[in-house]
Amino acid sequence: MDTPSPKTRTRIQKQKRELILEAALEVFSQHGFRGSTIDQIAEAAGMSKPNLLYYFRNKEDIHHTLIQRLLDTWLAPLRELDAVGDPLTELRGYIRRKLEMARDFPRESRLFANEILQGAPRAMPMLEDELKTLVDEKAEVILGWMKAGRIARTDPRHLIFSIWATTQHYADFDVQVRAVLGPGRDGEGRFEDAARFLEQLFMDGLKPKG
Amino acid sequence: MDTPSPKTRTRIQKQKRELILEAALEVFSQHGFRGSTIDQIAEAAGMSKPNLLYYFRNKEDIHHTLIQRLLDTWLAPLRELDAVGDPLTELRGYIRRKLEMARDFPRESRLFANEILQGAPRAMPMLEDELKTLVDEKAEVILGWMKAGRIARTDPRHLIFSIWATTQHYADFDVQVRAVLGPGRDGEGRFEDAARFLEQLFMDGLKPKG
DNA sequence: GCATTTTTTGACCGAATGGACAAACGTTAG
DNA sequence: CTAACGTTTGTCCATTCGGTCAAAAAATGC
Repeated sequence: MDTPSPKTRTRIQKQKRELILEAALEVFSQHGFRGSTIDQIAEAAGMSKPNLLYYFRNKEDIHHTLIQRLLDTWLAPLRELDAVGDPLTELRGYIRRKLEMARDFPRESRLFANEILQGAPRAMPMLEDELKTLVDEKAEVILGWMKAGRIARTDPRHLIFSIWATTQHYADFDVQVRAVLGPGRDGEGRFEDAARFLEQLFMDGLKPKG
Repeated sequence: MDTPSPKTRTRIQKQKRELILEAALEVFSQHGFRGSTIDQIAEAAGMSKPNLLYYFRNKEDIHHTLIQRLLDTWLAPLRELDAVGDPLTELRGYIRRKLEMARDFPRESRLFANEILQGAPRAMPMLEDELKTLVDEKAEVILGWMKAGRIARTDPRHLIFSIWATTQHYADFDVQVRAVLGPGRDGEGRFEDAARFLEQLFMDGLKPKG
């Protein structure tokens, strides 16, 4: 039989697909698309390669499904940015949520980073649709705050970039961060240091207090 | 004959090795280590695979040579950070130099990003030696400025991370940046926007002016 | 219990890939 | 011219990898 279409999927099929996606996330995020093999994913999922290929048409299908699923999770923190709330509180909250995601979902972060680094061969349409739309919308919100004089006037889109960059850095460049900071103060301690630093950076910058 | 050792290398050998490294930078930065083939590199260098393997022992040898060479270039902007200069001017200068590197050497940036993302399997020793040493030294300089009350008190190492993250983002996540910003205002214009934004962020943060 | 459908597996295939090698080619010094 | 050395290439090989297939095994419906 062919790979079951979404409509006809039984509970067992859904479970197995989840199992495979979880294994694939582990493998893809560590080795990238080209560096990962179906065998590796199958082994991580505790099944044979042909069995895995019974649930997904091919390697690309797995990757595509993963990326598509994760985009929603990934953009959730930005979606929560509320035009009605207090601007500085909203932005602080956004930064913290993004940093929490880098801490709690580093594999997802690396999966995306890998995909973008390679020129987003498989994710480009999503970037141009969902991502761009959301950023446009939220940039407008931020611009409104700026025009109202409630936060400093600057480029809203570059502000969003800088929040992405600084927070995801702790997931994507984890080994470098660890190499530089050394063994002490890992995990939760590092997270709190980063959170404190980023809050200060985005709120007040580096100029000394008058 | 064996691959010539560094001592016995003729000018022609040096030239060919440079040619290969340039081609390898192009290929590795686009597809990562595992995603690149010796044939691709050989073709980009305008020679046959066996000929390329006459100048480098194997694929790993090329990659390792590349990374080792590039680390110096990559760290140069931080090396220039001068303890004697004016703190805010020095940091502004560092940010601008890093941003210029992201603009002028995006392939180098992506090569490193790829390596770190995969857990730095080939670069780890360099991170723990040269990189850590330099960061430790410069963190001490920055800490001195903070203690003297010349810039705001915060974590110097996380400050360095945030400068790396925000500047390299424009090289590593270029396609995403482009997808979000759309076609208008590319190249030099984008660079100036980013430079202006980052200067403001790092100097003053987001709080509105009194 | 039996027939039908779904799931799993072992064996297999073709293409791609990293690398080896010996033979051919080019260059240069005597 | 020729011997020696450096360079280049065609050919070949073993392995890996993505993917197929038919048949076995397990589950499901009657």
